[in-house]
Amino acid sequence: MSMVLDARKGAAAEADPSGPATGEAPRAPVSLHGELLAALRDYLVEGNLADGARVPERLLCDRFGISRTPLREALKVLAAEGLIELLPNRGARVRALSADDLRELFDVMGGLESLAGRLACERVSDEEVAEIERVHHEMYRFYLRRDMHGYFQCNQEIHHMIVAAAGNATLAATYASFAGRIRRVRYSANLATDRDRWGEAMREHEAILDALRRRAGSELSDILFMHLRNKRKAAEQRSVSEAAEVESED
Amino acid sequence: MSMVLDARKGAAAEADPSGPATGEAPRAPVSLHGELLAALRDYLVEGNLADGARVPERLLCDRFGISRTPLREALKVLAAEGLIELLPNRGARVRALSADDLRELFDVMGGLESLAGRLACERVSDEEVAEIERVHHEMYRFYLRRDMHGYFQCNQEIHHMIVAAAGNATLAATYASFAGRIRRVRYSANLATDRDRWGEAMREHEAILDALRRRAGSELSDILFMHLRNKRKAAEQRSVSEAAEVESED
DNA sequence: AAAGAAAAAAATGAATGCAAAATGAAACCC
DNA sequence: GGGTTTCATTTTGCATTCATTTTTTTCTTT
Repeated sequence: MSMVLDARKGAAAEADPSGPATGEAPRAPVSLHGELLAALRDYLVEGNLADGARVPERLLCDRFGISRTPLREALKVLAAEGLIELLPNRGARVRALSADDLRELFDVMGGLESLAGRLACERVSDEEVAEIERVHHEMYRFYLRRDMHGYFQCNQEIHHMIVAAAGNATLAATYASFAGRIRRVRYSANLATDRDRWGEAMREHEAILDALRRRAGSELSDILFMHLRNKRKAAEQRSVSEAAEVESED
Repeated sequence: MSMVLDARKGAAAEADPSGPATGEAPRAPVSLHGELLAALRDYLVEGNLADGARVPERLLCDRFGISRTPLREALKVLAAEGLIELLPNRGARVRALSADDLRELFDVMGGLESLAGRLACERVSDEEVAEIERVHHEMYRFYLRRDMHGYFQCNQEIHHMIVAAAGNATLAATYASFAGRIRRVRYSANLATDRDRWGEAMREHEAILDALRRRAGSELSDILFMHLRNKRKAAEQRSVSEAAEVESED
């Protein structure tokens, strides 16, 4: 991807946005000066700026080789998305998520996954279920091998597949938006330190798959919400023991 | 309405960031030149522009007494919110919601209310339940009197109270955003023409209150989702019989 | 006279410029 | 010497300007 931003003039273009589009854009902005928005979002999500730090307009303009106008447009959008906050006349700051914010975000994510599960049961095909099962078993093998990284990947993929199976683009976009917002806080290794939680999570995933197979929407809805709720609790517990740990694994 | 936006000079001072409370703006971006965003959003939600119509920049600039820069910033945000869409080099258009979009939006709203109900059961106080009951009974009286307007008001209020009782500002903001997006389509009188649906909705509300009283989160979650799903079905059925009816009631 | 091509007009996207506000620093006062 | 005030620098917010692109109008050609 050429990453636009070639801008007429000198265009820095070093923007190395080789970004792995894991599915972030909450709403692929058609093609706005779209690259910029996506690039800036990645830049923030990847944690290049510290929590609460000012967002340096001038610097970013140089970084992306554009003028302030399009940059500020993007900042307004990111503020609406909740990644940054705009102070009256004091510019933009990276939004630091409080413990309460985290709690809220986890619950909303839980609600969205819960909804996704319910909808998925209404329309998921046997083939899709089979595909999810496949990844589930792959994940189980990673679990047996105690391979956190592989497990995490599969885990993410399963949740993503359930959302996709819901067949609701609006939901998918909303989900992606919140996922990006949470991703800034790399709690990630939520169960690395907690073997019990890992086993529990695995059992919950068994239940998820079971409910999906039976197309038990309401039940799956409950399980998914509780699954996220438990994840939240584990993360909370971990956050008290370790103040803040930065993990670069993906 | 004078529409603030007294422009350059004097401006400011109206910021009033004091009250995020009620939570209407999907995400009152602090106080951007906030008025503009809110004003523009209202302008669109109120249907001043036809579906699919171009959003006339110049005209709106005059209308609000500002230059194109802040207007375009607001447009970008509204596009991210899903109210308008930005075409490559052809400007902004009012986003026309297809039947599928409506279906999706209703389901997401259902999911959010469902989540709100679940969370509300975890923390709602007896006083709050009593308050909701009060409005519920008021609504019932409107129902008996066949007063659509009063009923609708109470209905909205109850749903809003449940979302508020969830005690999750992120959820409330998201909910408000989607509510605004749907409001453009004033299906509103979803049950005016359907007496049976009205009675059914009333019964569903009885069940909602019952579940809430018992703090039966999972159950309330199901009921609320189905309540919205039935609302959707009623709206769909109505939309086929009547192509498009504009109602100005609130 | 209709269809297509060329030119004019308007609008979009982005850069630059300018006034007001904020931040930081030096001078001043107690 | 500590605290406050004033002044310079930086930054923010918006208006204006400019280069393209789109859209409309007009003119040519068969």
